[in-house]
Amino acid sequence: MGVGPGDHEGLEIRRRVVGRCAGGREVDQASLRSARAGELRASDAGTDVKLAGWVATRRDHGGVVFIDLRDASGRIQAVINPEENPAVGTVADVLRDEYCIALSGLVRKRPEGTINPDLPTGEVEVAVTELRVLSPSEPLPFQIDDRADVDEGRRLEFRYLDLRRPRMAANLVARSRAIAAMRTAMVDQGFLEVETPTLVKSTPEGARDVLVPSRLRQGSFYALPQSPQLFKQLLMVGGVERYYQIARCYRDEDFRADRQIEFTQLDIEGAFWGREDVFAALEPAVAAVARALRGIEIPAPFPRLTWAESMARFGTDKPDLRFGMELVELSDVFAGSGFRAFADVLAAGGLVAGIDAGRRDLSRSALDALVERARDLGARGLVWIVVEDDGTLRSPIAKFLGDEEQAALVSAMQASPGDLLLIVGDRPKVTRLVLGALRLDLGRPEGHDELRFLWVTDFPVFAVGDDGSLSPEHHPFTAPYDITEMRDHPAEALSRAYDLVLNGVELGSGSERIHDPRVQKEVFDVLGISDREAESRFGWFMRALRYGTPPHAGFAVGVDRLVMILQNEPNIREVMPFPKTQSGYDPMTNSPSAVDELQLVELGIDLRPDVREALATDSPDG
RNA sequence: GGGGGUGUGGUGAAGCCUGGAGUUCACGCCGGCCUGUCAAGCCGGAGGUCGCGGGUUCAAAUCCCGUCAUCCCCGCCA
Repeated sequence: MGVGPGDHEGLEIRRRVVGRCAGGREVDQASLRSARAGELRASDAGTDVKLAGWVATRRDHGGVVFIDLRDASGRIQAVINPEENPAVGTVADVLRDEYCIALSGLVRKRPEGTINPDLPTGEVEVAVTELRVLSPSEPLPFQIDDRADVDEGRRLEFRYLDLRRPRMAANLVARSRAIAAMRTAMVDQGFLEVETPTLVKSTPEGARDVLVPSRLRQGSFYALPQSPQLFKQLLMVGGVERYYQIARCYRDEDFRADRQIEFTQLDIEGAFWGREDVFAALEPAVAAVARALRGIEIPAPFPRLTWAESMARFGTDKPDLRFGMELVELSDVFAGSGFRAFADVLAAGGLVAGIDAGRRDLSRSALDALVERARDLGARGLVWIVVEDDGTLRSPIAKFLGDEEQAALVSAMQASPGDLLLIVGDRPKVTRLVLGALRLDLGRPEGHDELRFLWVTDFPVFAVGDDGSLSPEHHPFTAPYDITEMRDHPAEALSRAYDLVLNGVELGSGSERIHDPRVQKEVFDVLGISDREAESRFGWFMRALRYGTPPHAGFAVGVDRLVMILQNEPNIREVMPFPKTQSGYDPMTNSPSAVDELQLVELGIDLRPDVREALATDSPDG
């Protein structure tokens, strides 16, 4: 079978035959429709139209049948009168939900008193003169409806039906508009869209790589890119100057509401750039998406916070600015406290801080639950204090606090009568983490009606592990502010890295990059990566830096997360056409799945005996 | 890796705490009636190994243990 004009003709003939079988007469695919269902208005009354779509609902009154026809544009009521047109009535009898149908008819204004104000097309209806089933539907596994809260596994198994639901259809449209807005914004600024490979070298630095075995080089593996990071930097070396890409990225880590194994980023990079150039390029793109999806103007420039300030005031590097309840440092208040736990913490270099949760009127068990939550988050404990209406403090530790100390506390927290104060004393990292989480538990608004973007700047170069080990806070190609400082005080050194945060969600991150191979080597040194290891993993990249690399900077924005928030969805899967479950499973295709022995042989792969055995006995229930 | 929630006809829920006949509600499905509905209405009907396995008990959807799936959180995610 060759490819040529003959094959196209064959395809056409098959299509026509299928059409003839389905409708009992030849179906001319090109002229199935002369109008779109959701666009008909009173001004169209009197015109003959051809429509095609799906049966959304069928209301059979015996003497008159109503069919709500849905296509991608919306829905319209079609009216069938079996007495006037028995042939059409016969077809209408067999129609069921989600049959794919085509019809012809006359658009007319609805009779007095039957207008449906809830429908954009509610002033008109189509009097059907011809009706044809293009494709029947079996009874559905769930109803095509936004009202029912269908089990998500079921939705994913029949995702193609799920996508017919108005909410999902709207999310697909929103996603498409978001990406279109981004492309337009980038093109308008003179960016070049460049594709980078999806089969790349494995450089397991942060997340686990998704690996792809090579057939031609058995025993070797590609990785799917965690991001186009190094390739886009090479594009800067390559003189592209302004790069962008809607890039698919892969990270093999555990799933969360806002994390999938594969996801999409708006990836950008610019030569001769610093931070301000990045922000200036990105703000219009993000604002364009908000305009496209919400019809609102986001004030630019976005506000900024340094990482240190964000941690101190909100206990996190991705603060939700939509509400207050900021952390208050109480070290001065409790420096010589009668409450030994706090005094000891402070003496050991710890941090005591609190939040004012406002009037809560919580029961004792609810307060205990907060203490339990704090412990789950890693705190040794949590002190709650209720400011009574008479100004006295009710708390398990009230008796350890002197009058002066109590007054200083109320003053420092700016507490009002009735307020619930939550206080943690621990290592600074733990205190902030716990209070930051409690702040969200107690104050975070439902949904995302309000949008508060911000840049968080000046991240540390390295994150210090509990064992004192260093790892890159951003990634190892991020430029530090000061190389000497980085070498001498790596735990404190700041980098030219920044995050974009929206309503407490990290939308993306970027940085000014290292363009000097000597600096890059210094970073690897501090990280304890030997010359030999650096050469084998990143030698190809460091070599490129030696050929006149321009200073450059860039950023990547998580498209799924941005659309999720703008669409007010609780998780990323609602804005992905075909997502996977938390265990990386696709219930529709039953993927991942075992492969033929022959495929493995060709790849030079043999499964471990225990894995083989587990596969053989694997027969999951439910 | 750890903690928590959920699993009941095709769908969504109630029943579980406090064991006593697969019981109930809504939607869907099948059949019938019906000329203005729009989540149509009315009448009738079918449909379930209560995720799976084990235990306790005279008796388990219900209590206990294990396991699987799924969702949320912690860890993890440069």
